[in-house]
Amino acid sequence: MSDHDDHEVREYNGIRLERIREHVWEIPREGGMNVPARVLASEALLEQIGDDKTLQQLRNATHLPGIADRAICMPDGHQGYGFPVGGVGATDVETGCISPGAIGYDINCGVRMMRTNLTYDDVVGHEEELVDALFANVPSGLGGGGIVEADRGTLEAILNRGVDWALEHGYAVEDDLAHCEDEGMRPDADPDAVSQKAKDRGKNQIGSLGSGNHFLEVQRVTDIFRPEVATEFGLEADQIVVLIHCGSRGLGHQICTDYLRRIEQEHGDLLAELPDKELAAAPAGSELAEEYYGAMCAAINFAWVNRQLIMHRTRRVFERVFDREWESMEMELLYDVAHNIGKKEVHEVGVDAEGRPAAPDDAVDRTERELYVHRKGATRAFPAGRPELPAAYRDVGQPIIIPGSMGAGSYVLRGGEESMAVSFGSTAHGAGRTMSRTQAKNEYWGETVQEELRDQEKIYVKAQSGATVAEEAPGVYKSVDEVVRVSDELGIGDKVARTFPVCNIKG
DNA sequence: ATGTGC
Repeated sequence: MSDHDDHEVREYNGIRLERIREHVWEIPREGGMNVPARVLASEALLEQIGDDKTLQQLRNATHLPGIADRAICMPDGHQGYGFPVGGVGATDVETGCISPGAIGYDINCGVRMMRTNLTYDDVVGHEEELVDALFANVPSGLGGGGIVEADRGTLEAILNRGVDWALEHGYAVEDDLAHCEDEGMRPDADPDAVSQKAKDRGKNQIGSLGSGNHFLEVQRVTDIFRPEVATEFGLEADQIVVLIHCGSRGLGHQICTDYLRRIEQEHGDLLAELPDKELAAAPAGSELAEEYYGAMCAAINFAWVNRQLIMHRTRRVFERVFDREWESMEMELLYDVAHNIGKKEVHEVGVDAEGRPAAPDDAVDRTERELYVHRKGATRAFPAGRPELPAAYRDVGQPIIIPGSMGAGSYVLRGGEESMAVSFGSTAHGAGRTMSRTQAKNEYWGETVQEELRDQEKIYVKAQSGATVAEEAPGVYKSVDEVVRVSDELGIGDKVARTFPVCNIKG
């Protein structure tokens, strides 16, 4: 491709980046940085990333104790609370730390895709009926309750066992568990570490989309890029699929709030050393780090049950609208991926003479270490062969689902061979916003957006609030095509298929 | 993202 020497350095808000190779930009280590940072982006995407506080937050993340190799920003990165959305940072579980802000308020926000054997022709003419039925049956918006109301014991079981609870109670089939990241259950969950306030907020939100960028979308497959992988994933052109994007609602949000406050109270010493209070972290090995990890894992399980119940309800809605059993429509889960998560994983990293993570310049060896991998607005992208992958995908690489805006459609990718070396086995998670919600509401009017999508694109959108439609207008997002192109060209997540929206319901 | 707020 084009290599221009005079384009090798960029500077945004006083932060200098050096171009390492195509789509890889490095902030060299200096001052209090423990490691360098890298941005994975095309020139066009880097321009947008340089706009706000993203690079500052990425550089701040390199100050986290025990951070390994480098902090990384994905092509869809933008500023978040303390740490970029689209950021990945891996810290040593013995000598490092865990940072709630580097995981996100919406713990296990994520996406699942369900296949069907319907084609677009089967749905044309039924869009309004379908979108109305979905909207009437899948709870969305800020209030409104969920699909099940949990008593104390039920919530405890959900937090402990995730989708395994849903299986026991008829909301899932065995096959659903086999097609979910971690089989829909994080074993390290500790419900006792979840405050009563968090539990109270979550108990009537199980099976609800929430608001903001969360949605349920019926889509059609428009493009297949790797036919042999698409076949393994059960995808083909013209097929109807369903995408569900939501997280852990008030429960995860409250856990993040609770632990940020406790870190401030109990670990002010570490906090004082960090460049931003929002990056607050609990030292590895502390009681608080263990409690937060246990609570966070419980929220992970909660979010998986949330998406499972919504999928279960969606199957029922399709049964009524198309007057067939869901099994005969082959409404099977393709995969469920988390994109706001912290997880203990083993990776090969640079280490010093004592075997502790060290910057590439100081490392005397590379060895396997157990790390807290913080993925905030980033998706796990493990390639073929990783033992964490379910049997169905172990030989082909994990499916990765990257939702675009409600006017753009989404992508299915496959975990790329380079992801372990480049990004701790991670890739992007979406298109990334280009403007604030407030700005979006000034630029767009919800009803107009809906009419244009229907009349020009045959996309049927139904929402609780017109303001939400304006905030999520297609024009407020970066190009998902460009984000995915970078992932594909870096070899961290390979393009498999593209979809286009048919019906969309949201808060 | 979020019963959108110290």
